[in-house]
Amino acid sequence: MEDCAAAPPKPRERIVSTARDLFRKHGIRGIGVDAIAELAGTNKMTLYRHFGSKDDLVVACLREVAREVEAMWDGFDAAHPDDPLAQLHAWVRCGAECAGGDGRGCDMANAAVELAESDHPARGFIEQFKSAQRDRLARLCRKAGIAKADLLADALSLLLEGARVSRQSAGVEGPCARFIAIGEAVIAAFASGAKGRKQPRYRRRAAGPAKVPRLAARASSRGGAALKGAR
Amino acid sequence: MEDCAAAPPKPRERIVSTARDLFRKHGIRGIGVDAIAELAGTNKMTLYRHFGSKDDLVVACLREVAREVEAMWDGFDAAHPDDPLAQLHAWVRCGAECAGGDGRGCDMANAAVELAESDHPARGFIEQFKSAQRDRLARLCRKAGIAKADLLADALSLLLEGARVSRQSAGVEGPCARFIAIGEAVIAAFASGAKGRKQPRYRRRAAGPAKVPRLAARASSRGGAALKGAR
DNA sequence: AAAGAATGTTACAGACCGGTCACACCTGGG
DNA sequence: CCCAGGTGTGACCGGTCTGTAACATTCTTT
Repeated sequence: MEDCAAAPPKPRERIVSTARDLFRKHGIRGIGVDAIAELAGTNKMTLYRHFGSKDDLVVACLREVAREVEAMWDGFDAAHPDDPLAQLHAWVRCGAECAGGDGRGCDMANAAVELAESDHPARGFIEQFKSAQRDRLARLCRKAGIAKADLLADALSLLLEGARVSRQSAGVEGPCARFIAIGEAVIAAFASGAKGRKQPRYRRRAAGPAKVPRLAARASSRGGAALKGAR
Repeated sequence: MEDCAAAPPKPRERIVSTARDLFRKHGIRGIGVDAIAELAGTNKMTLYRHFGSKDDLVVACLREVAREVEAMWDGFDAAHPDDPLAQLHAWVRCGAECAGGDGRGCDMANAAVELAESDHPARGFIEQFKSAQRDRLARLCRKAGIAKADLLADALSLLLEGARVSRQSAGVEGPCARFIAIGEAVIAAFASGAKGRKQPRYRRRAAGPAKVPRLAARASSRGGAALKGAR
């Protein structure tokens, strides 16, 4: 009924696929296993034969989300090999899509918010996933030659997480609408303080500690227009 | 039992106070009205006499949250009259406290995430509140003489929202731990592009469009050490 | 003290939830 | 053919949830 042309014969995949969709639409606590099983074209019993509990199903869904995100990272690397800054900008664009999209933000973060009980089996997995995301982003920043790579990675992490939840709390026209402009401006601000790419133009006040990077001026790929073009 | 020395005689206030606490701890869908009434030292019946439904209670709680946040803004204004930049830094510090704290982030955003149904009565109120927050922040940035005030307001909004949800998804040691450093660095990056406060030092390249602000260099109050001290 | 409003108490309705049981069905491989 | 494992079906259990009804009690106000 809901999917013509014969669903793939494996019920397990249909269940997690449907569950991901419904969890996303209605929230984990907002949908029952019965509805999930029915919309997956199967029934509650087989669901419980594959997943011992609803919580197990939840972590199975999150595990698949993590797999997809990992594939997305690999896509960045494949699309811009040996160009970490381009990968960073691709990350920003991808984050903007994620912050827009259906407007339900990040499944991981949503689950963390919804499953407030600190002993929920999903919480550990979420925390570890988010930590890995941050590390991967920091590694990319470091490869891009950015001085304060860890700080930039944290900043971008917060911006993306914020954009995805702000999409839900403040709406599409809220601050999340300017995510790309903001992200690229921040990248440019940090990038201009890196080990001098291209010519350094001039050296004011004979260096000194020179801890404070200048903003923008020119980043390698399209980051230069960050603050100028926005708004 | 739970609160010795005579609770204030009004049950209504006790109910919303208890409800706010329990909603925060367990999530809106994670706690029942019966438990709320009992912990408020009253019973479900009087709860339903004051609030026609659980949803009504939810928006009443959020309304009180909004009142408190409004008072916090007034506090910034009272503590630093006619010093918008200092108010901005106070906002950052306050945001860091909020992102830390009990680790449950923003009640409004949590409610928006949890109440996925788009027709929930709380959603409109949340969106309007978040919009007002953004506007107030933008007004402050504008008063501080920042050029791209709206963009900075959006950036800070995303950072705070992100810090509060990242606290829940990535943990205390995650990116939210560097919220102050990041926020002040971003403020400094935007502030240095403002209408020259103090002496402009020197004028490079005879102005021009001068659309790209320099980072930090010196912001009025303690913003200068933003990127230097971090990490 | 009396009237009236607010509150407490108990029980209940109706719905939904997660999870299980027993049993029938199908399908594919020896 | 038959057997085994995965699947479908419907009923069911115990629990919790929101929300209500009826009645008793306390507090406030006049």
